Parts: sequence; structure tokens; C-alpha cells
Amino acid sequence: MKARLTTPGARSRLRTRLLAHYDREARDLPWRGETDPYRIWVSEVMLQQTRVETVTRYYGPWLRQFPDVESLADASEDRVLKAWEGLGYYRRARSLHRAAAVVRDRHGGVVPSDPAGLLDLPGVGAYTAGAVASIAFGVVTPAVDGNVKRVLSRLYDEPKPTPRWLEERAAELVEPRRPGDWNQALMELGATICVPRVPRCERCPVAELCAARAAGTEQDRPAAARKKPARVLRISVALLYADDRLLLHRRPSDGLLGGMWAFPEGDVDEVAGRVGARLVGDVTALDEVRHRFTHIDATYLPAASRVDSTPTPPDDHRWVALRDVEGLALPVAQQRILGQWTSSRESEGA
DNA sequence: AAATCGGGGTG
DNA sequence: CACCCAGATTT
Repeated sequence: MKARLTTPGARSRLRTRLLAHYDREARDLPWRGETDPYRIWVSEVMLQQTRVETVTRYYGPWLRQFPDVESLADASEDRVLKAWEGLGYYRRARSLHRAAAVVRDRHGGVVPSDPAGLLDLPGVGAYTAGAVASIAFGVVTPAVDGNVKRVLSRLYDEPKPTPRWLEERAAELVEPRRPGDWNQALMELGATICVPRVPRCERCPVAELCAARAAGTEQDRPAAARKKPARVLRISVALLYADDRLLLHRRPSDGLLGGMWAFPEGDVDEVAGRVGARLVGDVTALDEVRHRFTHIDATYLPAASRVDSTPTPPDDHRWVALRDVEGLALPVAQQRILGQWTSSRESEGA
């Protein structure tokens, strides 16, 4: 009963029906029909763990700033991170930046067309290599993302599909004449019909071929992974200012929010000591800012104080004129902290 | 195999 | 609130 798609005939019917549905119903997305490998690559990296609707807001502006591999490779990391600001998983931006330099220096500026060459690039894993190779170059290779995992888990009624199993099933299903469209059709099905909680089987073009549908187990496929509770963190941050300049800190490349700018962590006197400035006047405690990352429940405790001078700080710190702060790449939580300070100053001046 | 790494949309 | 998204990388 589980084995509905084990025969070539059944797989052929699946391809025909799903591609027909895709040709009829596919959403009109900014990168649909795109043929430039660089642009397809950019869209796939942005789409990693990120909704289509979110990526749509970043894709166009990114291409205006970095229209090709060379312009991206030549850009500063600050510009690249600024263009990525708010998208999250900032290592993706840093990896894409590095990869552009690799393509320029080792591939003559031409994006590799084979999955192996793509896999060598920073930030390109099995999914992205398969997606770019199939969509941009017509290579007959699968692309297994979260959607495809769910769709295959249901089609075969497999509760706990392993990466190996998924690659094998996906590989034997690829439509050899239209591999890119096929992979996108499978993902589109998962995104619009074969959705996580309550799938819309009544609208599914391949429901008759679905083993989970036949068994009534579609809502339990794939089996839910156990979740670990988020770490709870309380983080003191210091807003030190003199005249119209604010002290900011560039976070280390590795780890959380790597390479992004942020207010220095620690109490105001401690941070002032770190940069060799002296506090002047009262310390203002600002409202807490709670920010939940996927795995961290952070509460920022911001405090602001004027300082008497802006001595040359350590390399990873910078005194930034207020009007220049918006030019730096700040994580969402830091923007909210800045907003607290700004509003507290306004209410004081009023 | 499990942890790390953002942010936001959705029921 | 929980869940999870066109995942990659490290441990």
C-alpha cells in the first residue's frame, strides 16, 4: 500500500499531472523565468529558510546594487550586510560575498553549471546546488528543500525520511526534459497545497498517487521533530554618546549576528572604561527590548549616558554620527533599541 | 545526529 | 503561544 510510486508508470503520471498543474497555477515571482545564473543563485540563497514574500522585498534592491558577480565581489562587506539587513542568517550574505570572489577569481566570473562546482562555493549546500544547476542550467538533478521533504514524506507515507532516502526518491522523480520546472513544481506544491498542518488535498493534482492520503496519515507526515526550549538571556547594552555621536560595536564574524553592528554589551561604566571615556551626567535606563530569535529568548536592558569625549576606540568599535547610523547594518533588535533612545530624547526635549 | 544561526507569517 | 519557512555549517 505504501508503494504507489515504485513503478515507472506511476512516476510518469505524477510528473505529467504535477507539471500540468504548475504550468497552470504557478505564482508570478520576480525570479520566475529568470535565466541569469547569478540572479537565480541570489534568489535561492535568499530563500534559504525564508518565505517567498519576504525575499520579494529584498531581491530587486539587491540586484540594483549588485547586478552581477563582479559588482558583488568588489563590494565592501558593510554594503553587502546592509543590503541583507533584516533578512536574518547573516552568514548567508557573508558567504555569498565570499563565493562571488571565488567565482570571479577561480571560474573566470562564470557561475559553475554543475552541482559539484556549485557545492564548492561557500553557502551552497545540496539544495542550492541542485536548484541552481537544474533551474539555471537544465541539469537533471534534484533539489530537496523543506517543501519537497514534506511532499515526498506524504507521497510515500514515510514518517521519518532520511536525507539519503529523500535524495534517492527525488532523483528518480526528476522530469529529465524540464528538471528546473519539475523541482519548482514540487516546491510550489508544498508551499501552496501540500502545506504543513492541514494540507488541501481536495485541490491536489496528485492526491490519487499519495500514500499518506490513502492511509489518512497526511497530517502526521513527516513526523514532528522535538523542539528544544530557547535559551533565556538578559543582555545589558550601553548607549554612550557625545555631541551627536554614538558608540557602536561590530560583532565578531563568527557566531550570532556575525559582522553586524550593535550597541556594546555591558553596563555603561564598564563600556566607557573599555573605550577610555568618562560618563557625564545621569545614566538613563531605557525600556527593555525583548527579542525572540528561534533559539534565544533575549531581553535587552539598554542604558544611555553622555560621555565627555570620543577617544579613538578599539578597532571593532566606532563613534558614529547619528545621521550615519542608518547607513550601517543593524539587526532588528538593535534598531528597536535605537528607537527607544530616540524617543526618550524627544520626550526629554519636549 | 544535534546545535547554531534571524526574522516574520500564520493558525 | 507554537510552528516552520525554496538550509548551510559546525560539532
